[in-house]
Amino acid sequence: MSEPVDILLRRLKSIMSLSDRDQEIIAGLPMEVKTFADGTDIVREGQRTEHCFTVLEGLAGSYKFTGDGNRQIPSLYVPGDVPDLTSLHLSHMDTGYRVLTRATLGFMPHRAIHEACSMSYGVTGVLWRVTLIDAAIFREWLTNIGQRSTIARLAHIFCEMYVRYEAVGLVDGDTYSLPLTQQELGDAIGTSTVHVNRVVQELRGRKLIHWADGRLKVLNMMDLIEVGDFDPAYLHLSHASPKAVSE
Amino acid sequence: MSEPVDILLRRLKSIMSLSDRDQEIIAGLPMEVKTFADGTDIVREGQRTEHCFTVLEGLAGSYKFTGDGNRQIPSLYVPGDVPDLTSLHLSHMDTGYRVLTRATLGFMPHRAIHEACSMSYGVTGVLWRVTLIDAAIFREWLTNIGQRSTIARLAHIFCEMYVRYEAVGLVDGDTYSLPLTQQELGDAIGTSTVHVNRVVQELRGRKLIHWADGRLKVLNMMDLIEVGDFDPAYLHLSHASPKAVSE
DNA sequence: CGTAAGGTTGAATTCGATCAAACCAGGTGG
DNA sequence: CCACCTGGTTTGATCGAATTCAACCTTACG
Repeated sequence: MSEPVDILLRRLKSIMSLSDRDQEIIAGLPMEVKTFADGTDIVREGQRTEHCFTVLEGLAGSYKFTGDGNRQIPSLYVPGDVPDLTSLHLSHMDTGYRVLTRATLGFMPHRAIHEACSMSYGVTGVLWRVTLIDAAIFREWLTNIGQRSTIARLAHIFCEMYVRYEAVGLVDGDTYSLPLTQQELGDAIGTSTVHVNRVVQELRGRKLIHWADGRLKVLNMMDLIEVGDFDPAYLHLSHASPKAVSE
Repeated sequence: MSEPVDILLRRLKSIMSLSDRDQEIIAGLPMEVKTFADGTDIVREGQRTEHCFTVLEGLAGSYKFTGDGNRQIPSLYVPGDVPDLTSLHLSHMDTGYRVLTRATLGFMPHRAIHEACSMSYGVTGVLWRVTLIDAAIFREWLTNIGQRSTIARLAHIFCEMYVRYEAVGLVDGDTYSLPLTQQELGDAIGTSTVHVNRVVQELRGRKLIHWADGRLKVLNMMDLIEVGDFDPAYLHLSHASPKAVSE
């Protein structure tokens, strides 16, 4: 019997062991489930909000625009993630959130989450930890964009998404869902669409990945990790992920 | 009568109003004060730690190395900041921390911080908020590095440091301490040292800044903000900072 | 003094952005 | 059923920005 909250619990358990009581508290959070069309804005920059949402199905992302209209996508969110947990303690959003596919989200009122936190320091801990892992991913992306070549950036992000999907059980035969346009991918790694296209072709040419119809298949994990200079430590999964980690 | 913990309190109050009781709890945290020579490593990547530290004097930074030896400095920390608060909930560090000048730091045991948090959800809230603001700064830097021109990146970081120093009362006559080498600055904004040098000269040539002897003076804040596409909202200061914000 | 660290400058080269256009598949409507 | 449109991908040519490499300068310091 699968409840919407299950995917969230699966994610939380992937980063920390939870007591039965804490799991019950979290499972008891009221959650309103809604489905959105591809490209719908969930929260806009500058907005205030009374809920946090978790991704149940599909892919979401945050975004920021610069003064001259460029867009950065600082992060992507897979099922089980809680993108705007930050709104729990920061009054206005410094970034917007939107779904990058048709997606189903679960909304939980701030009030209920605060109550759950004050009932258990363990619940506080795991949610805090979620936000800290988000920050760790930002640091890694900063390093990725700031220091690595474009091909390494791409390989790195493909590895990361693999491990994150795997942590919630959504990798099937080395394949996972990656329904991004090359434009969006470019906005995520700080390069132009045209250049993304060429470098993706390079990765395909080297037989490292197969990417079509919004699904990415890793053909050679060892080499992809090597090219992407990838080490999953920054994802802070409690049990290191099987495939990607074994060296 | 000035205690070491005062600067921390000043910082916390700049982002959230604190009840008297919460201030007392924080002021009561045991803090061991130590001074370090320029360039000392405080925590290394992969390490575990039993303390968090706050910067009392000087400048600290985090750093990550890529496989081929490039360094990224994902963040800088001014007095009042608590760089490794993340260690409270993540077992190993995914980044190193080092002081970039001679610096004085205050170390607080995790145990004591956890105790303070479980005594008051307000204390939990403000510390959590500190980590969320760190994350917000990462997002902004990501946007900065990913989307803005080099001159904008530099102007942006100069603005940010101004506002952050000002929030803890350390700006004096539009001047603040910025004892970075151009190399370090390059590692922070993802460009080469040589290019940093040329772009700094461009900013000097435009009479926007004066930077010498480790101190940066803003000569024309309006234009610097304009060039840097800077908006301090992401710093989430509770009372918007006077100078930088007035448009 | 001599050395080291940081800053500055020039020239050559490479990488990636930009511009422009073609291509391709799926969906729509006449 | 075909023509058209749209969103996304692919390709080529050109241009500019930033890296690299190397040298030189200044200052602080033992």
